[in-house]
Amino acid sequence: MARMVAERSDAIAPLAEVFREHGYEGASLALIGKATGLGKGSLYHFFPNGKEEMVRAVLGEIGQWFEDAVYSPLRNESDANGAIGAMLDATDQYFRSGRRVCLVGALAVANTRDLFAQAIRGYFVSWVDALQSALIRQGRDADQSRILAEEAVLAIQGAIVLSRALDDPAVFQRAIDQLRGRLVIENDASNNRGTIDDSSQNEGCLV
Amino acid sequence: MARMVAERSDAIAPLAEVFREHGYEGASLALIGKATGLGKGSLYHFFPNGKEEMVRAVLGEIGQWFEDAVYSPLRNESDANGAIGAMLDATDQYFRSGRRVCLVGALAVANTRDLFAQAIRGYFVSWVDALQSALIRQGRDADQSRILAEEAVLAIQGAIVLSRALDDPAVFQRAIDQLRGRLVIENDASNNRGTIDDSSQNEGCLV
DNA sequence: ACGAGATTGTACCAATCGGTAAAGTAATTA
DNA sequence: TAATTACTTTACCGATTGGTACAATCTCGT
Repeated sequence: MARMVAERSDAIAPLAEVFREHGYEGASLALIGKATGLGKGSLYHFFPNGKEEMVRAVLGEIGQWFEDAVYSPLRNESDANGAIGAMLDATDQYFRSGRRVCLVGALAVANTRDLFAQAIRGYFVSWVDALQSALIRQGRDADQSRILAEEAVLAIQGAIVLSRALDDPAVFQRAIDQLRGRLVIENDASNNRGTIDDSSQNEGCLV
Repeated sequence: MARMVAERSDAIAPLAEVFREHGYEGASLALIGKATGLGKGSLYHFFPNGKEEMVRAVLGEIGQWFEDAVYSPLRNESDANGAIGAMLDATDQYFRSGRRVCLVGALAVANTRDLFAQAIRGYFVSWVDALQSALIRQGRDADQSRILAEEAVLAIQGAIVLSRALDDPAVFQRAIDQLRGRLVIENDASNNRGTIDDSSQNEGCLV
């Protein structure tokens, strides 16, 4: 029998996947055990508060990844235009062109929203705020930037829903392309793809 | 004790509500019984195939309502501009400015998608097709109309997600306003609100 | 008023749910 | 090496799950 010792952090990525695919209530401890390779004992050793604590851990990890890979560049990068392009690239990769569901969005729509309201709100507020900051640094009006940032974040969520409903990743990619046209300011010398973070060419974030 | 005889059609609206609020798996027979006021016996008398048949009945009713109230005017109304404005009004009312979840979208995101794939696909394909038809009749290019229709339907779904995530109906209403600006062609003599179907001023569709 | 069919309440089922308890095994530290 | 901690296995719990069976009740055409 393969008996190995695991640590908490190894469980986060499989947990994220199983919650994305089955939702909070749909992800039973049996499914969670299968996805993580951990028995109930180990699961409750790492997450004494059960499923709720597992989701909170996953949300924390997701928030951290977006903070580092998306929000922070949008807020701090000197090349705001490039940061926005990089955001769109990262979004397309992270959500696998709509094949991967947004856990935060899914939780917001389900009746579990109230349980994780703070984390859900924080995720989207940070995204809109960071994008608005970059749009303003592009030279746009503050109010217009707010509206545009909200529209963009909302369009990404809608693109996930519609591309899954139609089972067609092209829907998601068209939505990203449209956003690129509306958010990125044309520049003859650039192809409008992210030039900042080429290290994000890896196969995609696990969490 | 109040003992009354019900009929199948009376159960559809409460069923729609309970599935919207709890999802397919989250809506237990206990919750369904409470919402409809029907016992298991009655429920399985009207819907012999259980929850799956209940959801199919609800999806059928929803599809019919949208066909009559939204798609058909978009496709057939001579005043395409007015029909689009009416669509936005109906959308805001139907989804209660984002306070009400879209059951079809929620099913598309959950792992129940495959079970209802055909109905889900039909709902969104009809919507995009009908809206494209109206946009073309406004005098727009066919390809551009396709893209724009897709963007609009997708934005509505995203607006539901984001306004629920932020618990702020104003997000949904701003999204509808933005769509009005992009879809409705300005006309000095009109305020760009739907002028066709003023009978839809009722408190909102039940299903 | 009566019979037929439609509707309902109740008891019941195996399976699964989230979660607990505790004894056992591995890794770490002293 | 001994003791301590970290992790895992297994068995178990009451509650709830979706679904079935069936007898009792109601509605309605005659």
